[in-house]
Amino acid sequence: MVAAGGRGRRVTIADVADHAQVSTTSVSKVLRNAYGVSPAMRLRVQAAIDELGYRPHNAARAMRGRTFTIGVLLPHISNPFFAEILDGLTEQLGGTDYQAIIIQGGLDDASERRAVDALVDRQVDGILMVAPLSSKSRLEEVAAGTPTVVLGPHERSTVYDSVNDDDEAGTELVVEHLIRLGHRRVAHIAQRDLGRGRPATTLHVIRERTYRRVMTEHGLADGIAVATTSYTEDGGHRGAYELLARDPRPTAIFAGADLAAFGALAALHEAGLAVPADVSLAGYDNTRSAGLAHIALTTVDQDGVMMGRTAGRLLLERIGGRTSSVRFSVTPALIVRRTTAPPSDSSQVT
Amino acid sequence: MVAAGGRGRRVTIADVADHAQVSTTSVSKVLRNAYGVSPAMRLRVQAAIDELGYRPHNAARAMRGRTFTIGVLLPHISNPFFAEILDGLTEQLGGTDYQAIIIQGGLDDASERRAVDALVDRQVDGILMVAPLSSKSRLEEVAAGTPTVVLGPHERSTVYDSVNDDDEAGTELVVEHLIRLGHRRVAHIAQRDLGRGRPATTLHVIRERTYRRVMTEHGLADGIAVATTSYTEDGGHRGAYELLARDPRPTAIFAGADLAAFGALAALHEAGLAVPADVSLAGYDNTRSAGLAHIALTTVDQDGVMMGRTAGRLLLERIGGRTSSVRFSVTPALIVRRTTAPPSDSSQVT
DNA sequence: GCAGTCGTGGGTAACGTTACCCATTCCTTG
DNA sequence: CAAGGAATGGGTAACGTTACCCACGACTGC
Repeated sequence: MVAAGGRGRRVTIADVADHAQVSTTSVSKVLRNAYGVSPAMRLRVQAAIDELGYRPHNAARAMRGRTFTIGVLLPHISNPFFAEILDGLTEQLGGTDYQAIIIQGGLDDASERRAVDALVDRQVDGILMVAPLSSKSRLEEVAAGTPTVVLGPHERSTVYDSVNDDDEAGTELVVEHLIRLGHRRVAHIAQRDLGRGRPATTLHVIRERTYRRVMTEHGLADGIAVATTSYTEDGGHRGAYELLARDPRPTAIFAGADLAAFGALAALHEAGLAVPADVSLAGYDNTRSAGLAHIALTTVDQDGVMMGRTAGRLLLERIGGRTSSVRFSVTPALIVRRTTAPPSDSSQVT
Repeated sequence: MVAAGGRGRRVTIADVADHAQVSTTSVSKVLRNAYGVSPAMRLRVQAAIDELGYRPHNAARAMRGRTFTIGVLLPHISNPFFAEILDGLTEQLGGTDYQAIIIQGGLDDASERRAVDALVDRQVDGILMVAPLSSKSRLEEVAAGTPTVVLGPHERSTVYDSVNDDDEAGTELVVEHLIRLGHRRVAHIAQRDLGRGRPATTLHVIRERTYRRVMTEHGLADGIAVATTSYTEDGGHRGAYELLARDPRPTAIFAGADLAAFGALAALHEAGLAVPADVSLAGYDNTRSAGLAHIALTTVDQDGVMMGRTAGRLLLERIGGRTSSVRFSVTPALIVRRTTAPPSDSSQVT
């Protein structure tokens, strides 16, 4: 096998055809294993391919059809939960000819739009949009042109598939856990809604709404306190400060994401408050860090690997021709660790 | 502006030419702002482009030359330090027509090779390889075909540019800090060398070597203890357990990366040891989490944003035609927080 | 034994863009 | 005033692959 050096002209399908003494059409057929090629032909062409070290030219393929590329839109790569999703996706794509490429969507609508356009321009065969900010109509516009799976938002659409965690169930689990421990003032750190035209379908909106509902259902409407920042370390930090300044101070905080919980943990520490003795804290996502002994965060597990795997499968199915729309939901589980406990007497100033 | 719907034929340069009553050549010239187009022509074509909502077809461009795509190879997206590098790169690329796409290289040589091949197959205009596992000859092979910047390894090459932290200086800072505090048994958590044919140039090898050198220079060769796992939370966790089992037990641990330090922190906590009272702990990278109050990790800052920005600039220069090779090195700084302190008497069993 | 069918291989026109030319007009300069 | 050059616009042949045809031989079934 000849190494495909950088300088020389690249090996094309025509070179392979010459070398194998067949037509380019036949080589192409072997490549896509299309109908109408004998085993002998297949072997012959395969040998020529190996000998010449031929690699298909992606751009040329793209002009005619497939690129064998899956585009993944991520708001930002720093969220460790996304890494799990990606691991699942990669696992599912292994063994196929498809390759995942990642693009960062950023923090606002406009830059997300640019990122998705970049994916579309590059003719990816499928798009996985993770926790997108875009409006439903925008998502459907994208999905009309490219097979699309949306991970996160709870909207059901007829043109794309959805994968999500049952955020309502997860939020119920964690809020009820805190209430059952005896907390009556359970605060919440939410994320500001940056998307446009998305009334109540993003996961952070659902988490906040469910939090309010559960509190109300338990007769604790008075204990509701929400700091709206963002699902980041910094957001959690600011949110906790905001909540601690309230009077009376909450005895428990439910952060909408682990990352925010970490920031809140830092803020509580700075404020000289012990967790869980003074304030209980819970997150959402069960990221790897949450399980570490020195953090031991109570949180909600939502199996990101499984979500990524499923998203990959659905995408391949759609590329394969499925047009019906699928919705897949993961059932979350509460993971109780050491950041939640019954409220102490001192904090129980009712 | 007409939305470029998914189903209909896409708007091509020919449509624009028709609409503006000019030739496709002229449209192409405007697009690439090439020489030989009058201001009037430019305006006229620009108007047609806007009116039709034309977007260049990337694959078609790729067949003739540029793709305006920068490929970024990341071992794994979960490392928060990579996020900083990417932020720097994105910042540098903003305003240009270039788009960064990310691809995960994974944990071994073979899968990294596959990822880079995928980038090359997709005709990216430039490649940024972050902390690659590949051998130098492999890197040069890639660089021969595509403008390349390598971030991490300290190898100097004539065919690609290098960006790195001065890992020797950084390691000296942190190890000497621990020694100055009075520690004599300073252990180290290193990363297993997975690459092939890379004698002593990956950053983890340099950190370990420098650690050994500094210890020896201070007459503390007997205090050297290295656990070779990986720069991950899990690796740090396992590494710390391994080190704590030694007799005599180290009084300080220098983890080669913050992520590993977090894992070590958990292990120390599980073992019932206080930080820094029983054991001091230091990391490397100054990731965002390291600064949070409840962690307050002593670590080495290496300005990932600046590294990413520089890598982007060098890549653009190379794409622009520079052939000389550049090496850029960031000077690290020690950030002392609350995980390091003089050894306590109880642990000072010499 | 003949029409119809199946299996196999190849010819060729796109796909959308750009780089290399050439043609025309107008302006400069000796 | 003629010759040369600058400025501007356009024609056209690639780039590498695939999808749609068609051609040819061999086999089937009546």
